[in-house]
This record gives sequence, C-alpha cells and structure tokens, in this order.
Amino acid sequence: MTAPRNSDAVFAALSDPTRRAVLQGIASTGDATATELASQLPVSRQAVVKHLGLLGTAGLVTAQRHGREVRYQITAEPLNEAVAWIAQLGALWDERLARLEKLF
Amino acid sequence: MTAPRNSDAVFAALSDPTRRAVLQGIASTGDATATELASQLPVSRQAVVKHLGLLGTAGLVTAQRHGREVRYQITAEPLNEAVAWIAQLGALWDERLARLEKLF
DNA sequence: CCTTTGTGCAACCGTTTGGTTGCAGTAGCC
DNA sequence: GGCTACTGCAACCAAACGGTTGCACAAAGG
Repeated sequence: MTAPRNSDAVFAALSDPTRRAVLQGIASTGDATATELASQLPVSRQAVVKHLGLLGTAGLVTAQRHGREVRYQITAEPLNEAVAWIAQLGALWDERLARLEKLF
Repeated sequence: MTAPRNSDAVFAALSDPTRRAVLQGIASTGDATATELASQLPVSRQAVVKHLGLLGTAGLVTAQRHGREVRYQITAEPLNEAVAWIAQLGALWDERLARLEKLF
C-alpha cells in the first residue's frame, strides 16, 4: 500500500550525515522530540525539524503528538527497500561475475 | 584496508537516481564506457563522467583503460558499509523495541 | 492570568549539485 | 598523413539543499 517507488526518497533521506545522526538519535532513545535531538546535535532545532520532515515523507519516521510536544519514532520498513536495491545490484553484478568465470 | 569512514561517500553516491542508474547499467553489462552509459540514459556523456568520478571516489567503481576507451566496473564491497550502517540502525531500534516490550 | 516552554511557519542566504556546452587532446583506422 | 571517434578539462547556469533567524501560536504550570 504505502509506496511503490519511494526508494528514491529513502536513499535521498539517508544521504545526509545530519539526517543519519537524527535517525540514530531517535533509535537510541526509542523516541525523541525535535528540540531534544537538536540539543544533541550541532544544528538548530529548525534544521532538525526540516530533516524530520524529509524523513517523514520518506516514511522513515512517524510523529506523535503528546500535549504540546511532538515525539518522533522510527519506521524501519522503508529501509528494506534500500537494502533490497543494493542486494539487487549485487545480484546483477555477481551474476555477471559468475558468467564471466564460466568462460574460463 | 580500503577505507574506514567512507560510508558517507557511499550514501552520497547512492543518493542520486541517475547515479544508481549508472551503477545498474554497469552491473547489467559487466562493464561499460561513459559514452555507452550516456547513450542509454537521458543525460549527456559529461554528466555521466561526473557521476562516474563520484562513484570512483566512493570506491564503488573502478576505471580501466583499453586503448582509447575507458571501461568502468563495479566494486561491490563499499556497499557493505552502507548495509552495515542500516543494519546497525535496525539493531538499535529493535533493541529499543525489545526493551519496551519487556515492560509489559 | 501570566510566564514559560515547546512547536509551526516563512523568509532569507551561501554553497553544493546535477546538468549543459564548447573545445582541446589522443588513440585507431583507412 | 589525415579523418574519425572517444576521452578530458573548464566554464557556466539554474535549482536544490542545509542551515539560520525571527516571530507567531499553543499548551503547562505557578
């Protein structure tokens, strides 16, 4: 259901170091708010908010409002798409390698 | 040996769709030249060359000169770093999940 | 009620990025 | 030698990106 061709978004989301740090921050705590994450990173809260937005549209993170704060959690599934893409590339490549070796 | 902290470069390299297409192009043929790849993609040869340069510094691709043409091949190992990073994130997350579930 | 604390929105800015075009250089081939 | 085909280098451009600052708004707490 969710999305067919968003491995684009996933790779794009993972491409930024700060964004990966944000993900790790959330993962290590279970959940976190933008302000918490920002205090733990060398960037402003607003920057973190933007990153969280991106991570959200990539489906890697979900927001949940508790009173006046918004806690973010990780959704791991989309990561599978990225890994799947890499695996597929590896498969293609290995197949080629195997075919080459058969010639000798 | 090769590299310790270049998972940054790997993720950056994978973040562009055209670049992933280039990788797939090489993988499916075993090896290819920039001109070949460009003819198969909606961008100019120069654009492909740039991408190949990036992929090269990320260690994902190696060049080999044969006379007047340069053929590119894939080096798959750096991909492991990316997958490892993702796996580590998944591990962190799962650990948290498990710890949470223990509370109930 | 008023202060505090945390979020949301928007404008703005410098740098990077993906891409192009143009031209020079070099290896093959007739 | 001279044409052809492929690579290499450089300048240039528009758009996207990561980040900041400033301010308005909403929920807790005294």
